[in-house]
Amino acid sequence: MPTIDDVAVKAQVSTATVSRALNGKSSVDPELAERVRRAAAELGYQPNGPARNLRRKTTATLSLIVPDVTHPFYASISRGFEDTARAAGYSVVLCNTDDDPDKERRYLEVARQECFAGVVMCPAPTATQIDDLTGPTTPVVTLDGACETHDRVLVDSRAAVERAAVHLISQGYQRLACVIEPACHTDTGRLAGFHRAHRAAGRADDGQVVVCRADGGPSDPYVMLTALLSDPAPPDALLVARHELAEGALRAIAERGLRLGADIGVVVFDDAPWLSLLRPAVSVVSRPAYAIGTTAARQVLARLTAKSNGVEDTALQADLIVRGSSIRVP
Amino acid sequence: MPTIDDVAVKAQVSTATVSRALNGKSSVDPELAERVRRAAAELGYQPNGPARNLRRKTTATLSLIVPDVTHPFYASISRGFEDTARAAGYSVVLCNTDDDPDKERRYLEVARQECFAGVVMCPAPTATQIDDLTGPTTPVVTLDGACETHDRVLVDSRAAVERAAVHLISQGYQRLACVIEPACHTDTGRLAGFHRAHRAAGRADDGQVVVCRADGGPSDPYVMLTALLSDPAPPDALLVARHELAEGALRAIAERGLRLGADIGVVVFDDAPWLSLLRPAVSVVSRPAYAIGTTAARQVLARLTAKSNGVEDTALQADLIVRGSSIRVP
DNA sequence: CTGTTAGCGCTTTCAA
DNA sequence: TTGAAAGCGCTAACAG
Repeated sequence: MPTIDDVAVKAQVSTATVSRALNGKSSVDPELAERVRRAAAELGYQPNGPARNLRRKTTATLSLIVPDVTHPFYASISRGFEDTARAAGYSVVLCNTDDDPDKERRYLEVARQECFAGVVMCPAPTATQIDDLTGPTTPVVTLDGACETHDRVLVDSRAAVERAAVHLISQGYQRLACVIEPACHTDTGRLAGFHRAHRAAGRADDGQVVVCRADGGPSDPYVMLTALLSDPAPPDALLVARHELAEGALRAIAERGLRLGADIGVVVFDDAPWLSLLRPAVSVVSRPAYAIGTTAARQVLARLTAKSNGVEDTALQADLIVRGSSIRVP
Repeated sequence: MPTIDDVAVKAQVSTATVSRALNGKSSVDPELAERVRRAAAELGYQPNGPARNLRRKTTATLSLIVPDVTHPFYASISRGFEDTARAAGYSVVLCNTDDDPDKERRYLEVARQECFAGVVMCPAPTATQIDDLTGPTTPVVTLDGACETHDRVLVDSRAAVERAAVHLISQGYQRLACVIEPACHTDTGRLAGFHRAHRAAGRADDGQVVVCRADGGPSDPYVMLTALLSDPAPPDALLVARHELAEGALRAIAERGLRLGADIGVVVFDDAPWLSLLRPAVSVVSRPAYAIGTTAARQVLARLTAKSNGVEDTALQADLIVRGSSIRVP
């Protein structure tokens, strides 16, 4: 492995000049620069990352902390994030928390120890003292989080839920149920949209609220939905406002032999290719996952150069995509 | 940020002792060790990663290079990989290549510059000179690759395809088609299993082979499958031996109004929760994606400690899961 | 078992 | 514009 010294000797300049020429920071005599580049190429010189990182006190690495990359929503976010981070010359370290505050803490600790340039995270429901773990220097942006102290990228899912509920009501469905996880603060926002739609329609604000937990525990979504649908007066429309619950809900509906649209109106979070393979196809609230990733990446990167003051939020819109499952055919 | 020197001063020992006590490498007097730990805790000392990495000439980072993490198959692999890497104290850098040899090259270059401890990759179809980019010291394990020069983790999908074809034949389907991407070497193995099943059944070895490209280009799977199904003598069973093609194939079938199982027998790669939501549910060849990830991680990690000689392969089995789509009901 | 010391390879003042 | 030189913080010989 040739070092910068080898290059310096070969190009007959000082190491400082090599560094400058190769990084293009300060101006270097074109002729010298060329000599340096040639020497580097001939030696097959590659800068040593750790040495550079030590000296610069930072790295070209970003940490992306999500609950679980096997969820398509987070997979798309990571993809968007990696694409734009990489385009800017940054590597991304992937971290799956399973919403476990301990794992989250450890990931943040690693980010600090390794001097990562920034971190983007979906905070676990339990609040963590982020700054204690990263230092106030490291930019942190949160995704869909309750965090008041850091930049956020968020989706206006409240508005999207409202539109979905309005749509369901306009289709003539009578008893809507909203399936969420109330411990999660974003879900309370969605619930607000749900209620607002009822009020706007002049309906009693009594839309049923189904509380599910997504951990497969005692209140497994499939089990709870099955129970709900067995009710003497079951809902005739479901707004599944949580992507983790969509599949279990559809499974419960399928196993009871209910026909989407005709027997029960359904809208779920989020879109996926297979949802349009079901017959009828499933209506969705689609959040722009990839764009969330790219936006978050741009936001941390921006903090790296321009230290603006105050917290900055970016809100993205979700789309309501109406397909057969929420069209009421007699 | 306190450094190791601060700790040394506070604990009234040398920096070497601090390093030893905190890393547990060499034995240290228990009393001193305790003093060091306390001093470190009181100061909130965190070791500086880049400095350590520079000194050790390696990092606790692994690179995972896959085509696209938004494919559930690769998402599960990454998850398994991250889980076991993290448990061993390693971070993982995620890299999406889109099977682009250039991106692959760049990722390998970063791995070398940053002194990553190892890399696990799904090599792009085009062969890359891996060692030139990583140095012969860095362990590399390939996934599902043609690579003869490095450790491999692979799935015996040939056997699985054979079983699937046998199953389809035993159900009485007459004209099987195997949908693959022939430029990919693993697919030729699968094709061999397909042909073997025909021979074993005493059938003419003339199973149709459908050639698809997964890039959405002129031979988009959906388009090709639609064409195939419009044939005057179309196949009555499809073995979609490539996960990227499964959704397009099912879409083509659905849009032609064919009934799974009854009109056309179908088995696809790989399993996903939604495949059992379709009616009838879809039969699959299921590869153990998560286990592939964990196995690959263990393999690189093993290379890090014990430099065995020669290339080592680990083969995992795929399961045939029969559901309604390959049951021939009249 | 402990301390002293020499760097790892790079960037960046500081002078020239 | 260039070079000399001082470290970044840590680990690993090497001596004691």
